[in-house]
Amino acid sequence: MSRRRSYDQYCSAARALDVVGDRWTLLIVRELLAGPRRYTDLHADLPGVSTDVLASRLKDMERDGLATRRRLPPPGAASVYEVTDRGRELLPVLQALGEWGQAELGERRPTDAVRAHWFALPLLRALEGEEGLVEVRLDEGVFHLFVGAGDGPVYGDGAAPAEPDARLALDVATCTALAQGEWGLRDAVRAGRIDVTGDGTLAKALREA
Amino acid sequence: MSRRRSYDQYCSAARALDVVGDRWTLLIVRELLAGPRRYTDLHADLPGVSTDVLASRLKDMERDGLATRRRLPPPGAASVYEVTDRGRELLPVLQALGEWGQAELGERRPTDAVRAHWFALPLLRALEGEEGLVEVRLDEGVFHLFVGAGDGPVYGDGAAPAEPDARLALDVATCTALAQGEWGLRDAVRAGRIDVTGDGTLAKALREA
DNA sequence: CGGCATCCGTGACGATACTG
DNA sequence: CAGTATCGTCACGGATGCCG
Repeated sequence: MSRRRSYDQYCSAARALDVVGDRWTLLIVRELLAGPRRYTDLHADLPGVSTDVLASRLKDMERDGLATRRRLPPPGAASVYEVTDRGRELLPVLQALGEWGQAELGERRPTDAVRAHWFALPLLRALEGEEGLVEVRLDEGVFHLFVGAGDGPVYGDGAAPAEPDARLALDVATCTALAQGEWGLRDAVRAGRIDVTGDGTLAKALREA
Repeated sequence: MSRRRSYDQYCSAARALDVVGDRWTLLIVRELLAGPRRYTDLHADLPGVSTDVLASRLKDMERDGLATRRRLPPPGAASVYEVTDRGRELLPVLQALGEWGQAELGERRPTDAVRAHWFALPLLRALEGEEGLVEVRLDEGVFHLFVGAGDGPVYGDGAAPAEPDARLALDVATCTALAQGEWGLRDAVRAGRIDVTGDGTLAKALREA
C-alpha cells in the first residue's frame, strides 16, 4: 500500500491527480469499465504492470472508493474487482485523454499491445446521439457498447449479453479514422468500412444511411 | 531528462498518459494556461516540485510539443515558457479532472497551497454560454478569463490586460459552490455572493438577473 | 538573481520467485 | 489463482553549488 503522496494544493484538478494520478490507476479504471475482472485478467490485459503494483493500486482504489472487491460464489472461489459509480464518473476524464491522445497514436508499434475493448471509448463517442446495445467485432476481439445508457456499465468485453440492436464489424484503421473525425459514422458505413448487421432500429438506421 | 517510459499500448488514452501522465506535467500545463511564466515563477507556484524535476519536465514538454521556451528581449535576459496550441488542447482534460476532483476537494487543509488562478477552470465552466473578458477578484488574488474565446489564451494571472466586460468579486466558498453546481451563476449574483461591477453588456446582464 | 546541474537519501517501480 | 516477498534500478524530493 503506497503512502499517499499529495500535491497539497487546494485545486480540484490537483486533488483528482492525488487519487488517479499514479501510474496505472487510470488504465485499471479503463479495464474495469469493461466489466468485473479478476486479478489475473487485469494482469494479463495490462502488460508491463508488476504484480505488486497492481495489487497495491487495487487496494488504493478500494480505499478511495473507485473499485470494490467481491467474492464470487463457489465454485470458483475467485474474486472480482468492479468499478464503483464514483469510478465510473471518470469516464469523461478517459474520454478527454483519449481524444487528446488520438493525435499521438499514429501507427501501431511492434511493441504495442492491443485489446479490442480499448476502442470502446472512441467508438462510444462516434455513436453519440444513437441509442441501443451494440456489438462490435474487430480482428482483435469482440466487445459491446451500451450506447446512450445514462448510468450503469457503458461497455463490456466479449459478446453482447443480450440480442444487440446492431452488430458492427470493422477494423482498427476505421476505428482510428472515426475517432479522429476523418469519417462520420454513416460515411464509413456507406463506404463499406463498417459492416452492419442485425434487425434492430439502430442497425436499420445505419444501413439505410 | 527522463527516459521515456511508455505503457506500450495501442490505445489513445494510454498514449496521452505516456506524454502527460508523469507527475507534475498536467499541473505545469495548468500553470502555463495562465500565460507565459518564468522558471522561478513556476517553481514558486508549484510548491513541492524539486528544481531538477521541474527542469526535466519542461524539457520533456518542449520535446513533446506542449510548451516552448522564449528568450525575453533585454533587459531582463530572462526566458519564459509558453504553452503551445497542442498543449492548450489539454484544457478539456484538465476540465474533466477538475470536475471529478471537485468531490474530493472538501475543506482546505492547513497544508494546502492556494493560488487564485486555480479557480479559473471551474469559473470558466460556470460562465459557459457567456462571452467577454472577465476580471475575477478573490481574496487570494486576481485573474482574468477570456470567456467564449475559441482559441488563444483562455485565462491569465493578474488584472485583465484591457478594460474587462465585467469584474467579479467573490470568495472561494462561492467558487466551489458554483463548480459543484450547487448555485447557478445568476443565483449567486442574486444572493449577493458575487459582486458584479463594470459597464459591459455582460456585467449588466449579470446584474439584472 | 534566474536557471538550472549535481549529489544524496528515500521510495516507487518492474522482474522474478515463491507461497497459501 | 491471487497475491506476497525479495531485490535491483530508477524516479522523486530536498539541499546545495555553479555559472551566466
